[in-house]
Amino acid sequence: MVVRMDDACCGGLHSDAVADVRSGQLAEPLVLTLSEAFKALADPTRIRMLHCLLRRELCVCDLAEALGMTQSAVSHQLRYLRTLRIVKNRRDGNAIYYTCDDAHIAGLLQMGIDHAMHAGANEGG
Amino acid sequence: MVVRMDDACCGGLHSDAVADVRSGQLAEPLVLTLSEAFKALADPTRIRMLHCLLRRELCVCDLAEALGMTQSAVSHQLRYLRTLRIVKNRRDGNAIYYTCDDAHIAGLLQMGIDHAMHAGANEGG
DNA sequence: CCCTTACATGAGCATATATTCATATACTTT
DNA sequence: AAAGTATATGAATATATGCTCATGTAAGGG
Repeated sequence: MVVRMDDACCGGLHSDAVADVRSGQLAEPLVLTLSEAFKALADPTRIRMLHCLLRRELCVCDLAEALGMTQSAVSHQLRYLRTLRIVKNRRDGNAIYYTCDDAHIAGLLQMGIDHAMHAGANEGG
Repeated sequence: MVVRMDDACCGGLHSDAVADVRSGQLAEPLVLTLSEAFKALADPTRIRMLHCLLRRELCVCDLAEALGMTQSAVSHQLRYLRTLRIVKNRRDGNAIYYTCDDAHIAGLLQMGIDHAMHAGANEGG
């Protein structure tokens, strides 16, 4: 394999460091999958929605009311989460109930919450 | 406190569900902190950068070369991560070395990687 | 002091994102 | 079938984001 060091800065001094880091790189598809997952959690609205839907099943309008959002906004975000298979829905009459039983997302969110709660305390500066 | 149910849909049938979910809501500042943290991981470039900087210390140009990016793009993202105190830097001559020793970010990223590796296997649907 | 190297940063641009508004669809009731 | 309720969705809009290009700043060498 060819490792280009044409435009190497540092006079190419650290080519070993670059090679080392390069060998440990994450595969591109993995990186994309990862960023996609984190992106789902990278918005206040979606965090609130998921936190609710992890707690219990809710129909769209109840979710909208609980969050003080319009039905349309909630529905658009639900479509987003549905596309990523993060939430599921079931129909009952003309209401549609959503849930989130995605263990991965739940784990990441919970870990984030735990971290955020502790943060600020050990911000040594 | 007043719980509005003016524009309650479902004829206000699920007001208990709404109240329940409302009582368990995350505090706004926490939600914002959370989304900020996840946002840092919600971009392929930053994931790659952080993965490198968790592995070892790198100067800007080496990071740029390892990732096949311009120095400017890397520098902009480093500023972003620096502002969030996710990465640290130290100067040595006219090179500036960056590292990421943020345990929270490292934890989230690792958890995401683990999950992403297993995913696809149990995609029953 | 001038030049080079390494990094930072502001402006501009193209794209992505989150919401709103209007409207379409699916189901229920009469 | 017609009307009502709950949800979905397309278009439009405002803002955010990530990159490039040009330039500014800090440290080192002659």
